[in-house]
Amino acid sequence: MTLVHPLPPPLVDRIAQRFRVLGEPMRIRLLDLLRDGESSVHELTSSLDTTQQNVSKHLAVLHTEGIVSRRRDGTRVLYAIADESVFEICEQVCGGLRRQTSELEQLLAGASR
Amino acid sequence: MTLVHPLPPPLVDRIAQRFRVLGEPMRIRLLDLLRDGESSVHELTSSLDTTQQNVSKHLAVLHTEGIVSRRRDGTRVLYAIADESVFEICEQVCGGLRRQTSELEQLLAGASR
DNA sequence: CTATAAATCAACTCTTCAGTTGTGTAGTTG
DNA sequence: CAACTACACAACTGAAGAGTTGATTTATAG
Repeated sequence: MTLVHPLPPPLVDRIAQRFRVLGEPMRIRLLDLLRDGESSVHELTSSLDTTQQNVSKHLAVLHTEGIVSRRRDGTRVLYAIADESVFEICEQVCGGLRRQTSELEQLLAGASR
Repeated sequence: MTLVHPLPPPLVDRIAQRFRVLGEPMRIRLLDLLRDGESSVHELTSSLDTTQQNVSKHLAVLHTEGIVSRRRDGTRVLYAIADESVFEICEQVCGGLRRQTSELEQLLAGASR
């Protein structure tokens, strides 16, 4: 626990902003796809049942937040993970979710005994 | 990296939902205040320049998500952190932000050389 | 019982933002 | 040059949700 306390207001806003950027299923899916390495908008679009414009817009949000990098390659634009820590963060979240689920299961098991 | 890949759609939604809940400055402030131990809606409100109804609503969101616990004490309702992992997650986020900031500083230093 | 305090509920406003559609731009190919 | 591909921009629509206001519930105190 090395976080300052209380959190200074600007930091609160920055933290919330990052969470908000990660709080969209489509963006989580994009990041998950980018775990396999850099990819073009076209490629990502074809994996995601949505329009190219939508993917482009979400990638722009992730890029503005500094989570992904972009680079041109001919007519294509390749995006890649710029901040690997997002995956550790996702794992932390999953850990919390797992813990909740197992607690719920234990309660259900106890209730049906 | 123990996350399954690709992430199953329901998990994607759950992860995004948790991020969305954490993506509000007011809720981050509430969690930050609750680091000092359980507290009542009234107490939290008096620290936060907003209405008691607003605090109550945000706490309800956090409670539904399983991040805080609630318990009655007379006329008051005391809330407390139920999932300590949120702080580790916030720290991970802060780590990423720090890294970005320092990279930016290095770029600026190089540019003014 | 009444009065008071603490918290929640309900309805509303206003903002934000995901998704769509149409258009523009950059780079490549013939 | 024209034609084509890949991507981004801009304007719009609809939904979600943060904050407010007023009423209602729950518990204690007199």
